[in-house]
Parts: sequence; C-alpha cells; structure tokens
Amino acid sequence: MGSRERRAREKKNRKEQILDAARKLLLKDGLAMTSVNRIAKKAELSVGTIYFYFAGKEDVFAELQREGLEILYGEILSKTENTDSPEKKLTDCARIYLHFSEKHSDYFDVINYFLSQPRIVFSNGVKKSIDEQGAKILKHMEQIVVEGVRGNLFTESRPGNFAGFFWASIHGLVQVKKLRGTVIESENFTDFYMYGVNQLIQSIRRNQ
Amino acid sequence: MGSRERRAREKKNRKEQILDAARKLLLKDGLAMTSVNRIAKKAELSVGTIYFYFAGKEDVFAELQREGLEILYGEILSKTENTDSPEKKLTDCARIYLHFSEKHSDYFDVINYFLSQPRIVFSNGVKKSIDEQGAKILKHMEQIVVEGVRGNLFTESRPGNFAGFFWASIHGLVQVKKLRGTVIESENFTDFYMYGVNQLIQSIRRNQ
Amino acid sequence: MGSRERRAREKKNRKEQILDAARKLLLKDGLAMTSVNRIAKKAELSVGTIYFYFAGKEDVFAELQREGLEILYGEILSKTENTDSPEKKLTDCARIYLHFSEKHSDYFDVINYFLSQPRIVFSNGVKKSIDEQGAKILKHMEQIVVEGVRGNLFTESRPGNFAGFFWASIHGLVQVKKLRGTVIESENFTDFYMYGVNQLIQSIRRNQ
Amino acid sequence: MGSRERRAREKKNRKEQILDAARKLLLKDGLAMTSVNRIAKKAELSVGTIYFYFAGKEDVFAELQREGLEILYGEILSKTENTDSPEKKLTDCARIYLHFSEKHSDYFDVINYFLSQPRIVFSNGVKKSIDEQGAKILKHMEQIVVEGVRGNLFTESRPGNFAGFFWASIHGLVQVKKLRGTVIESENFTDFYMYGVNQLIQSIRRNQ
DNA sequence: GATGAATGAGCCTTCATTCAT
DNA sequence: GATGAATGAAGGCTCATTCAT
Repeated sequence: MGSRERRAREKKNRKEQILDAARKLLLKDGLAMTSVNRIAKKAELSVGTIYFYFAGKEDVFAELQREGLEILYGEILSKTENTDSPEKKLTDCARIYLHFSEKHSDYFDVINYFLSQPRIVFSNGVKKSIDEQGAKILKHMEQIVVEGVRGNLFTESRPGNFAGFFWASIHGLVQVKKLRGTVIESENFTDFYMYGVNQLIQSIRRNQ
Repeated sequence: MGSRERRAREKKNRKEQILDAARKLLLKDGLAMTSVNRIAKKAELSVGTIYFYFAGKEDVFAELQREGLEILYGEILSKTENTDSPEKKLTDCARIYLHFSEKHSDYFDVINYFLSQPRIVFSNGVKKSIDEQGAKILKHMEQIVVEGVRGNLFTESRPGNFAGFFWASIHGLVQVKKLRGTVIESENFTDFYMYGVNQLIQSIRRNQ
Repeated sequence: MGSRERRAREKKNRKEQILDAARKLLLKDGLAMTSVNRIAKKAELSVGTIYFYFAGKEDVFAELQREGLEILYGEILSKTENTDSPEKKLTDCARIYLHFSEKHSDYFDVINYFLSQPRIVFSNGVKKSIDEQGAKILKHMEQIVVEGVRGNLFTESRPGNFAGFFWASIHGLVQVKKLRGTVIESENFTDFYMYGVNQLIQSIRRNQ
Repeated sequence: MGSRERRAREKKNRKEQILDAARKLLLKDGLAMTSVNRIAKKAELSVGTIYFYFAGKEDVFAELQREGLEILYGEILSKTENTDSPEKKLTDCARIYLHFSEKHSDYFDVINYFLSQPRIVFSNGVKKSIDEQGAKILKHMEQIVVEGVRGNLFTESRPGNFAGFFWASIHGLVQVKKLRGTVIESENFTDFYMYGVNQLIQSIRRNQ
C-alpha cells in the first residue's frame, strides 16, 4: 500500500532530479551544450535512466518548457491580481515577460528553442500539456482585454486575437534585445521595450 | 596587374562557390544538416579551402544572413515604391516579411538562428555588414513612418523606435505561426497576422 | 491440485504471451529490432518477467525456432501424405521449404540466424527440443528416400545422409535467392530453384 | 609528381591498415563484436579516420567480402589447373570451399553475413565489385562443367544454372556443419560433406 | 511470481577544426 | 592558395541483464 505510493514518489523524484540537472546545465552552458549524456552525468544517473524516464532529449526539454510556462503563468497571475486597471495589468504582463526572460533565461531559452526550431515532433501527450499551459497564459491575457472592453477602456472585438498578437509581439521584442545599439538604435532596451508595449496597448485603447 | 585582377576574381568566385553550396544545402536539408564538411563536398572543394575563405562555420552563415537581408531589402524596396500611402507601405512591408519567411524559409531560418542563438561572436567586419544591412531595412521603415507623420496620417515622435518595434512584432508574429490552431486559436494564420499588423499601424494612426 | 493446474496453465499462458509478442515484433520489425525490452513492452509484461520464463534473449528466439520448425514439419507432413510417388514427395518438400521461407520469413530468419551465428550456447533442454524438431523433419525425408529405395525408384545406401544433404542444399538455394540477377544469372528464381531440386533428386534416381 | 604517388600509396596503406584490424577482430571476436570503434582502436586510428576511408561499417565488411572472394577465387584457380578431370576439378572446388570456410573463417563469416542478412543496401560500386568477384567464381565452375560436357563426361544443358546450384549447395552444406551429431547424424562431417559433393556431381554425370 | 528501476558500456555516426604538404 | 588526411570528443540512443522489493 505504502509501497506503491513510495514508488510513485520516488519516480517523481527521479524525474525532478533529471530536470534539475537539465535546468542547471541549460542555465550554465546553454541549450546546445545540454546533451543527454551531460544531463546524466550531472544528475549522477546513467544515460539509460534518463531514457527510462523520458522518451528522448526533446521530451526533457518539453517538460522544462511546460515548467517554464507554469512559472510564468504563476508570476503573471500573482502580479496582476492586485491591480484593477486592465491597462496596468497588460503592462505588468509584458514587464513580467521581460523579467522572466532575464531571470529565468534557462526556461526562456527553451521556449525560444521550440518556437525557433523548424520542426519538432512531440509525443501527443506532451504537446497537449504544453499547449494547455500556453493557452492558459493567453486566456488570462484575453480575460484582461475583456475586462478592459467591459470597462469601456479598450475597444476590441476579438480579444483572443489580441492576446495572441500581444504575446507574439512582446516575444519578438525580447528576442530583439541582443541587437540593441546596432539595428535597434535605442541603447536603453527597457525604454525601447516599454515603448513597444505602450504602442500595443495604445492600439486597443478607446479614444476619448 | 591583370593577374591581380584574376586573382581577385577567382577569390570572389571561390567565395561565391562556397556560398552557393551552403545555400543549396540550407535550402535542401535545413540548417542543422549544413556542416562545413558537407559544404565542402557540395562545392567540390576541400574543407581547408572553406577555412581559408571563412573564419568558420558561423561566418558562412553570417554571410548568408547578409544575403538574406539583402534580398529582403530589395523586395521591400521594389514593392513599396509604387505606393503613396504610408499605411499601405507598412502593410506591404509586413506582407513581404511573411512571404519572405515562407518563400525564403532557408534565409529566414538563418536570421532566426542568429536571433535565437544565445551568444555568437562574429569577426568584426561581418557583424558590421550584417548590422548595416539590417539597419537599412529599419531605416526604410522609419522613413515610411516619417512620411506618414509629415502627411498628418501618423502621430509618432520616435519613428526609429517604431520601426524597431514594428519589425520585432511582425517577426514574433511569424514565429508564432506554428502554434496556430492550438495556443493561437485562429486557424487562418494570415487573418491573424494581418490583424496584428493592422493593430501595429493602428497604434500610430492619427485619430480624426 | 486445481491450484497447481491453474498455476501451470498461467505459466504456460505467460510463456505464450511472451512468445506472441516476440513473434509479432519479429514479423513486423525483423530480428535485429526484436529486443527483450521491446518484447516486454509489447507483451505488457515487465522485463524481469521475461527473464523469469526465459534464460535470455536467445532462449526466446530458440523457442521461436522450435515453433517454426514445428510449423514447417506440419506443412511437410500434410502436403506429402496425399502422394504416393516418393519423387513427388521430395519435390513437394522442397517446394514447401521455399514457400515457408517466403510466407514465414520471420521464422525462416530465426532458423537462418541460428545457422549463421558462429557460436551460441543453449541451455541443454532448449537445444535438445530444437534438435528433435529438426531431426523429425529430416527423419521424414529420410523415410521418403527409404520408400523410394524400396520401390526401386531410388538407389541410395545412406538415406540419412541424403536427407541431411537434401535439406542443406535447398537451404543454400533459398539463401542464394537475393543474388538472383547478379551472381545467380537466372532472373526467374523459382525456375532456378526447381532446377536444383530436380538435380538433387536426379542424383539418387535409379537409372532405367 | 612523386608526391601524388606517395599519397595514393599511403591512402592504400591506410585502407589496408583498417582492413587488417577489421579482419583480425573478425577472426578473434566474430562479426557481432566487430564495431567501428573497435576497428579504430585496433588500427590505432581515430574513428573519424575510418569514416574518411569507408562510407560506413557495412562498407568495411563489403570490402572484406570482396577480399575473401578474391582469395577464394585464387585458391580455386591454382588448385584446379593441375588437373584434367572435370570431375576432380569440381570435387576440388568443393574441398577448397570447405577448407576456406575453416582456414579463412573470418572471410567466410562475412560472406555468410551478407548472405544471411535480410536486407543490406550497398553503394552501387561496392555491390558491383562484389558481384563481379562472385560471378568470376561461378563462371569458373561453369567452365568446368562445359569442359565435362565437351568430354562427354557430364550431361548438362544449362551449365550456368548448375554452377549456381553447386555453389549454393556446398554453401548450405558448410553452414550445416555445426549441426553434426544432432540433426545431421553423421559425426564425421567431412564424410558427410564429401558424400554430398559426390551426389551433386552424380547428378550431371553421364551414365555409361 | 512479478515488477520495473537502474545500469553503463556500447552502438554508429557527424562535427568543426588543424596542419603538414 | 589549396588540399585532404586526421582527429577524437560528442551526439542521441539501445541493449541485455540484474536485483531489491
């Protein structure tokens, strides 16, 4: 009775152990250097064990992506509940996304990896859980837009579209960060970023 | 004298020869499968020769990126010169970018590669020429905005910022394409994309 | 008592269950891809269980070989009982062997595997049962020869030898199938095969 | 001038060096244990170097097969030129084949490997040179049969077919060697083998 | 009886890069 | 200028087998 539970717990732990190692490597050496062999070494497990718990390399990363999205969702949720203003909420979302890309650059790189990679095939379950996690975030943003529309602050007939657009845009903005000072003239990236965010909101702001 | 010219021409040819091979491989097998050894085989040159003309693998890709940006610039230029309306011009830029990402997906992948890759060190000259090429595109967009402002259609005090923001956004939008139908609800991506583009323009449109 | 029976039956079932899985994999993916782990997964059993019922991987295959030989024996038996002519009986044996190698290519591959593999150690019982199964087939052929000799159709003082020789030869012929059109000139393999079989019989045919 | 020659010679030597190692491993540990990594280690070369000279693992083995067939051909040629009797020549061919399978068991295993392996794809050139080598052997046997027919010793209208059949049969006989004492009753394998060979010849021997 | 987690050596192959010629 | 042989670490992954529970 207790045995089965313990088994399950241990299994959970092993997975966590592997993901911990992967996360650390990701943060330290970047995605390209995070191979299964190195994860195994870092986790003090055998390669075989990694493959016992994960279908493959991409599977590990996929799990990390899910994790990252979960964290992001949590942060967005907690930081936007104390505000009434939908506009401020959206701004906060964007601010959090930038902050997330800096503080959790490991997770962000993974998200970016899957977004940039030409073609990756997921086992169905994995894909679904990632999509769900991502959808939750977009749903939340959509909800903020709906609030704003109800409060006569925003004018937008397709809040779902806007949410997707909003996220895609701030993702693009974050990605462009490394070009500051050259292609992107502004040396102060945060300024530039917040300028962009403001424009995005401006595009649905109801004119008085 | 004539000899020196021939030398220079041959050298130019060699570089072109290498880039041709790289381009073909890129187009056929994608970025991941385009290794120096394969380029050499395709170009019917020795690996050593590649390294004589290029500092390394990334250097070859960088050159391709410059090429890609050049093509993109050319397309933008030619497609936006027949219009007067700045708004239409911007819309066309966006349309071209999407089209470019589809038709020249090889080049687009390279651009994406350098944008997503955490940290790459370029030899100075290469970086400069890429930046210049990229800057030219942004400068062109900036100019369109300036036109719009002059014509009292747009209201924007920092057209340079807007150009950067505009490009970052449409890049993000294009990247998000593969999520259509899941995270991005809209199944018709072009609709979604053009919706976003419209929002972007809306954000600087002067209210009547 | 009843319990013991059930035990035995379940045990039998487990073995069957494992062999079923192995057989399916063999048929679907070939011998090389049929690993213990995959068998376990297919059989919905744990790897450990496989090792409880079988000494190892080779043991499973050995059992399949026995099975294959059993099937072969059955087919030979049933197809040769309606004929009187010993010559026709031998021809039929050969025909069946070729057919078997095509229709039951999975089983044939296993037989071939053990025949080609330099050195494999079997647990004694397994080896014995295989040998018995194989011997039964040869015994049957030998019997046909004896018949022929009695009927004054064949002349052969060592029918056991001939049976072994006959089988070895047709096995060699079947194996050589993949060389048709190159090393083996004849494009029509069945023609070539039946030519060989006829020669074999010719070698014991009594001259009139 | 001399440099190019030396290059070519060294290249030849390297290939030989690799094949030497492969051959040794093959003889010592068998085919299954002869991996590219082990070949490299044995040859005191890097893995990469193996792949510089051979397209892959199968390519190395293919070359060995060609080598083996060449040796076999040489032996057959030299041992059958001092005889006049076609019958003795055929018997000698068979004797040599058995001897070859024992003395050059490494080469024989490779031949057997390619014959038993369900499906192997060769680069075209390799396949061709193997086939040619094999065909040469069969052609030689065919010639012997033709001689016999001319000398009124054999009666055979399709000597090409017989050559293929002859080789397939003796190959099958050799393969069955490991079953001596069980399925193959005869404990003295050479007796059994020569019995078979005699039968084969008997099948084309003209009756007096 | 049965489980399934764990091992880790081993598989084939590709890679960017160097350097003597 | 150009060659191409050589490197060897690293890649992802599979394997038969063991063993504590």
